[in-house]
Amino acid sequence: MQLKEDKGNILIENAVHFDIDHIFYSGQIFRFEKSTDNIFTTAAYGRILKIGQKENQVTFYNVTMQEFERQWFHFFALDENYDEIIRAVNTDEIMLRALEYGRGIRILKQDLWEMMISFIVSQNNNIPRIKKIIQTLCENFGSKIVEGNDIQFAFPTIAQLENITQDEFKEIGLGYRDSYIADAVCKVGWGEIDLEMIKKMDTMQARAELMKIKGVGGKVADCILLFGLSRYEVCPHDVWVKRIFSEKYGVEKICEKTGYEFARKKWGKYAGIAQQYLFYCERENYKKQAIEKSEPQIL
DNA sequence: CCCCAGGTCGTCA
DNA sequence: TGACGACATGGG
Repeated sequence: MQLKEDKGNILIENAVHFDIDHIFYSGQIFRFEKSTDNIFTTAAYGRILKIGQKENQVTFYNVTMQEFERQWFHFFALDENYDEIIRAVNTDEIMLRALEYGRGIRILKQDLWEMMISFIVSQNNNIPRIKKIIQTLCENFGSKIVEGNDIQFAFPTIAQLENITQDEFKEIGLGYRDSYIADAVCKVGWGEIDLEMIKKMDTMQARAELMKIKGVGGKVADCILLFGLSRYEVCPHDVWVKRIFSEKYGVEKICEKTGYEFARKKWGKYAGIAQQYLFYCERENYKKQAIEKSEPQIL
């Protein structure tokens, strides 16, 4: 990978396995905007990131090499070998199609606390509304970040959320999930659940620990493990993945147990990454079909 | 009015 | 254990 410093920006000249549209729209990150000039803006590490891509050239705007190497290199999982990963999960025709369709998806390495709250919000909810709720959560309770003409809000820290009452949570549109968020804040804030410990635990132990939080079941825990702890072997089975497994792969009696076994057998330590490509492909194509149905061709 | 959304909880057999 | 309805809210 060739990195270049240019007018205060960092360029990757020959990016492979890297597509910012597919990365951002694959349902793993809820906090970002895309401008009309195709530049994505998000905030992490207390900083605002603006990133753009033209073919194989990726630009990280207004970043020094030092910051890039310390933060964004890690955030975009550039320390992972996607050559090997993609080769390993390319097991069959269905998967091949998903890999081609979602070419360049990478699993971001996002903040554990943010993933916990975000995926509690995600349950029985749709992605546009999840994004909206999390945006409001940041604007109301997070720290303001100002860089030049850009304003963003950081995801609220544990300490910032400890001051918020359950009623205040409800007001931002969380629905019945307000008590779940309150429980997470309480357990993590009081040290009943220790995030630094969880980071060191093996995956099943960490999963059990996460599930002590009210509102965190198997699926939400799996998303936290995959997106917040880079446990690539974990394959969250939501409604879409269940559908793919049962309808396309013919897994019988699909449930948490059968889905897990199938994914582990088929993709092993990269089951979570395989899942992300399948999820994206399935959901995008479903959306397209829905549009075709609702807008019949004008003859 | 219906159904659904990156599900989980409590309850009842 | 396993099935099943309830749960807030907003979009289609």
